[in-house]
Amino acid sequence: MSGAIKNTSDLPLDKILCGECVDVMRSLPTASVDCIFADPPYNLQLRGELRRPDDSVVDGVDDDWDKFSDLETYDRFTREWLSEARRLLHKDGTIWVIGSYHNIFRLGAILQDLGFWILNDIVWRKSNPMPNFRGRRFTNAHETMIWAARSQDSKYRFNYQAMKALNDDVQMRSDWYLPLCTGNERLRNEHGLKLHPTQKPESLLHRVLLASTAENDVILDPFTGTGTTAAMAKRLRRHFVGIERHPDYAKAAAERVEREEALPQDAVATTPMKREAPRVPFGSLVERNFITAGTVVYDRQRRVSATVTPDGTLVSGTQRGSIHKLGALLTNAPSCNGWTFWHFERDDTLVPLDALRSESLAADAEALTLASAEVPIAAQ
Amino acid sequence: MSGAIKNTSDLPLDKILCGECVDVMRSLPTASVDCIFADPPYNLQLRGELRRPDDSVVDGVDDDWDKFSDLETYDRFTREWLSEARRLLHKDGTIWVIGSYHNIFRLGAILQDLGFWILNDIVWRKSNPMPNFRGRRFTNAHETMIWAARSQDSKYRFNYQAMKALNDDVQMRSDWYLPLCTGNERLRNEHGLKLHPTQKPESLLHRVLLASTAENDVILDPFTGTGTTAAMAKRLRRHFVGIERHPDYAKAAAERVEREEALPQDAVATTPMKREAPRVPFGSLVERNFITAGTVVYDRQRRVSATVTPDGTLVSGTQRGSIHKLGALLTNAPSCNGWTFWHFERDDTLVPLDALRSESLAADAEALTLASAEVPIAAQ
DNA sequence: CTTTATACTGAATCTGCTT
DNA sequence: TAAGCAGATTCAGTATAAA
Repeated sequence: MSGAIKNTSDLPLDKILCGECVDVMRSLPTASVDCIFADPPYNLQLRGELRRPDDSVVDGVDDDWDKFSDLETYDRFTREWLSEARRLLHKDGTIWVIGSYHNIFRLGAILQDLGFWILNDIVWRKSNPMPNFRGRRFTNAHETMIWAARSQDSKYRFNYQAMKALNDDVQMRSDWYLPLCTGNERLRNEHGLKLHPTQKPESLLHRVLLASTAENDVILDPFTGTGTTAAMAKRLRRHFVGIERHPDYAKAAAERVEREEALPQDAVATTPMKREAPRVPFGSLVERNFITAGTVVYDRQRRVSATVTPDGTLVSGTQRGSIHKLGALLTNAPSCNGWTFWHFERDDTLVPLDALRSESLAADAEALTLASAEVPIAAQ
Repeated sequence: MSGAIKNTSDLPLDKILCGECVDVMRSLPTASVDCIFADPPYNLQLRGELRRPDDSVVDGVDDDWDKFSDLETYDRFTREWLSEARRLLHKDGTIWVIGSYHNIFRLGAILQDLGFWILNDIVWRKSNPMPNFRGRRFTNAHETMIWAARSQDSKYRFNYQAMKALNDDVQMRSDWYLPLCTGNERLRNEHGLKLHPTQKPESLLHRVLLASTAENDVILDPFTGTGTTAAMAKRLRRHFVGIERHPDYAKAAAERVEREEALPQDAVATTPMKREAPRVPFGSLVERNFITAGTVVYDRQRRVSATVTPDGTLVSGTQRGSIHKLGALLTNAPSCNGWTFWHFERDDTLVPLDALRSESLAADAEALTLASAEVPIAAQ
């Protein structure tokens, strides 16, 4: 990510490291990763059997004190790995954690306690959840992800345009409807049984990575499991660091990543963010004669007008300023995007200045293409 | 509720009590209510004013009651009222709390700490949420409710059949799709402005009470506001105890309850809900790998072509857009149905994208069938 | 009366670079 | 570090006005 100080050089990139999550994290350099996706143990309390984060079974003592102590154990474990996670994230990095009602409230509260800044909670609505077969509750048809920046002032990445494009050109909402991981996507053992109980669907990670990372970014997954995060990172031409304590899972994940193919570079490009497009000063359009000095420009309703001057400012009566400033001034607004506010006449219709900007960028791209087509000859 | 010892005789039934929530709760008898619905302050921590792209100002929640100096203060407040809530619930009672990502993790963790037993987290998906105006996050399109029993061994009430009937005879899921409270339902002051910034929709409380209470049950609402809980309790022939700190709100809520009519006793509310028709964004087919990024697509006559990108847009030369937009662009048409316009190669023939849409819907239906068929095995 | 255009609104932690 | 300023940014709905 631009500007931020990163420490990737010492990272073991694109590997699944086998070991205890916190131990391995302690061995990695500070401020070295762009994004973290974590699918920690859920502390599920099913069939009377209580499991600690280390998978050991808690004695079935059914009193309040024991439940309390178990929550404490889970909290301590959570605070440990989340503290390390925060150290590994660089200042503009973000983290995703996923959980169910069993553990997500512990995760969220501790994230906040540690200084993470929650950006969204995302609901993964399952298209094919397991029904509630005792009929004693609502069908538990979703899981929750928390997306948080390292701190309140992080300049985090959010690929807004890509998410909007992914959702038929309306803003992507906080509720995502995706199927469970089933069929061929599900890793199975030699008996055809699922290898891992909670393998996440590739579609989920695809969207997570597309939303919050850039090409070549480094994503850490402290609970790699079957390696969905790593595989999607490779597919989308990102880098990953995976940690998995169970050797069988670590092996399966590594083999899966091996099988995964990276998409061709030109296929991972998504709709660019406008902010990242090259900045075009309006004055340069006048210089390059995309619009002539003296042209009269109007707002869409032709309520106000102004004249273009050779240095790219607009003049209206005694008032003068940039396209943005004069627009704000004439409408008594605190601010104004002059590119979309001002229009000029072309073929009897009003065209926004923004069209000229697009045309100039297209012309530049065209020129670039022509130039690079010539490169092989020139370079040889 | 059957069997449980209740103490309703000393309760001030069907009244809105004006006073501080915890103070009033302390004056009520132990184990006296069947159900609690609580909509506490969210502690939103809004900073500056927010403007829409048209420069209008968003009327946010800037009331003093939503301001807490820090998380610790909010936690202390939460622990206080939840402790009283637990005392007031009889042993088989349940509680609902609603919140957003700002406070729901604090609420959930403290509920668990106090010994409540979480039954479900319910996602209220808003059909018409406020968009994200700066394009810096996902549209915050939901709020979360936690439904919890007083303790793990509570014999709580869940009206399974009523919920199933309400949902076209399939189990009610944990994600509910309901509109905001607007129009005539919204209480307004003499200037026509909203009386309360966070009035909840009646449909939400209707479902909550129908799911978890019986006729003549007593429901406590410690943060009554405009009295949606009380009004729905009266409509559904339940009893309520409301607590509200602000005299204006307490008065408005009491008047609202007065206007509300109880349904006739034999009117069993099982209004069938329409199920949502699944909309398939093209991007989701890329995510789910029904079609791969990098695939080249053509019109039927192969006159134009484009490449699929990971966010579901198509790229052709320097032009990029949704399947619909790019189809229109390349054919100079005002609009275009990209689903039928674009084709990809499969077995040497051109297949329209629409086929993939059908296939994804069929796959979802298939997975649904398999999932429910597998349940007995998974349950073992 | 019908249709179309315009205005308004909702629990929101809502910018980022340069000087 | 604070100020200045370029410029990016909205969906579903209801209510009212205009045609």
